[in-house]
Amino acid sequence: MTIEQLNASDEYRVRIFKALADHTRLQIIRTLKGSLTELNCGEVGERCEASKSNASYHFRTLREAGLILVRKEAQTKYIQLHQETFDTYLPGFLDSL
Amino acid sequence: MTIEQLNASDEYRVRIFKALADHTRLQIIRTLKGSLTELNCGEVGERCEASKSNASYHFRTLREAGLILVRKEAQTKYIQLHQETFDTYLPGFLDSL
DNA sequence: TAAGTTGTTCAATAGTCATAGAACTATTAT
DNA sequence: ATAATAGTTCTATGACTATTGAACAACTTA
Repeated sequence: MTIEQLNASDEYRVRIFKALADHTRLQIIRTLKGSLTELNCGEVGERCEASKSNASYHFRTLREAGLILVRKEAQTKYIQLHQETFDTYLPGFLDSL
Repeated sequence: MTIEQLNASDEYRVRIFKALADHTRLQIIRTLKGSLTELNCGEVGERCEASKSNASYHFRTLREAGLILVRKEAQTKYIQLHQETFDTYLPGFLDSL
């Protein structure tokens, strides 16, 4: 099933809400939202007090829900919020966070 | 912990998102949103194709997340969306559903 | 090339969630 | 009283989730 097909269905909504239904992932989102500079996985994980593998697990969950975007540069991966998904499925949510 | 204290914290957000992260519960919300007349538990459960005990389980989850309100009349319980919670934590969500 | 950095994947584990059916409570109607 | 109706709670079960540490892969630098 493509992302386009998922978008139209409850399954995608469920995936988004599952991704948001976790304290660590909310912290990750809050960290990304609040940072003035671009952050990599390690920096975000550290600020959220998650172990390396645990942080990676949460990044995958967020990425598969379309909530973050990842840019790779050498061995480092930089993360940012996928604003469009929030705008479409959760208008106003980021502001309330 | 009171609802007032929960409101201020991530824990309440997590509870809300967990409550929304299920297909049956999204259907319940959609059913309540779309109905012109007041519906009771049995009617909602039937329209969402959930067994009696399963529907009751989902109603509890939604109620504990503050997403529905229940009014008892004789042996029947009527359910409605708790609009205020949606307005506060999920502005625009019901419209997008 | 060897060592260091950054991040992912695997395997194991403990905890939570969704589901069904049976038993139960509360209320109404005969 | 008895039976019928509307929901809830209990028990068991299978599936999924979050977490950790170890092993791995990719890239950089000494």
